[in-house]
Amino acid sequence: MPMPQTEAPGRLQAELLARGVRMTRQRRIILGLMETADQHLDAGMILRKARKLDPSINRVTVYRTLRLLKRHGLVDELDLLHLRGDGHYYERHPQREHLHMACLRCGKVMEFESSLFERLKGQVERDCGFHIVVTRVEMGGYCADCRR
Amino acid sequence: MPMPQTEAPGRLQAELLARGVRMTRQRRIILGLMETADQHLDAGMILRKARKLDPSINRVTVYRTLRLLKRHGLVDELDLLHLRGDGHYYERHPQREHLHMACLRCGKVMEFESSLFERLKGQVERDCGFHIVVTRVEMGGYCADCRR
DNA sequence: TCGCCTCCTGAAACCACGTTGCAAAAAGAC
DNA sequence: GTCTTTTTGCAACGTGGTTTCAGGAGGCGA
Repeated sequence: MPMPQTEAPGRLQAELLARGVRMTRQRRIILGLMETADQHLDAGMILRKARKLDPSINRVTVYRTLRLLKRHGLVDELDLLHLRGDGHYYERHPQREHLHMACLRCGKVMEFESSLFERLKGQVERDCGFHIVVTRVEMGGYCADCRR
Repeated sequence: MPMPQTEAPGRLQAELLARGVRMTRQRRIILGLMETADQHLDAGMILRKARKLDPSINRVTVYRTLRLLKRHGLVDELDLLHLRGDGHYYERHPQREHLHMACLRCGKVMEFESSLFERLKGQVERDCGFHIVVTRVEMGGYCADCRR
């Protein structure tokens, strides 16, 4: 499940520093691996990867860092329809929002950008007087490969 | 957070019977209150309501019934962006899918149907060769009332 | 109507994910 | 380097959901 690498590395760290957040060794590691990830990561995966770089990192720190990033709107939280379990998956907040397609058979997660979705958001804002801050679109189904 | 009452009461029960599922007193109660609910319910709310009708109902039975309904595609699962906690909310699977708008300030959940969303699904099916089975659209933001 | 097989239920224990409280450690401003 | 403030690791806790298993009920066929 490849994830487009659209942002400059180090951006998460730069954003936090610009907001006056203290930069620790642990945070640098976690931010770094989220920036170079080629798939959506959950807290457990992040912890395992982080421990390879620094075995003393605690899972609490991972959760706290994820919460920090979420609060600052720097990552989006997904659950990918619980196909792979109960937890949450994280991705850097993209400049252009996309929707997620998760294959019910092979588990692959694909992303898709569409101007129709931008129009849909515009319609919601106009027709409902609702000011959208975050969106989350997840579709479950069968990918081209699994349909044979 | 009103929920449009678009389906005939008893439909969930009829669907399960048609599929050869055994109908118990407990299931009748749970299905009945999901059909007449005027808002999205989570497992705890369903348990509390069910116990008013039959105090011996166990939470395990609620979870098992929800899983049964989910497996049969009769209810959709939402988490409404965790605005109200970690759990999941359930609604009867509607014939016309809609998106959910959750207000970050007052917690109100609104629903919205749009032909643009139908077109978006068509685009995904065509352009990605992805056969959509379930969708889930959640938007967080500020409702007309809370924007003053 | 009864009997029987099967499926379902309640109870308790369990599990996964995430959070909290607190003392020790580290950032970073001076 | 010193001092203040924030962050960390650890252990204990909370919540939402699942498993195991013995007993109980559904509903079919006679």
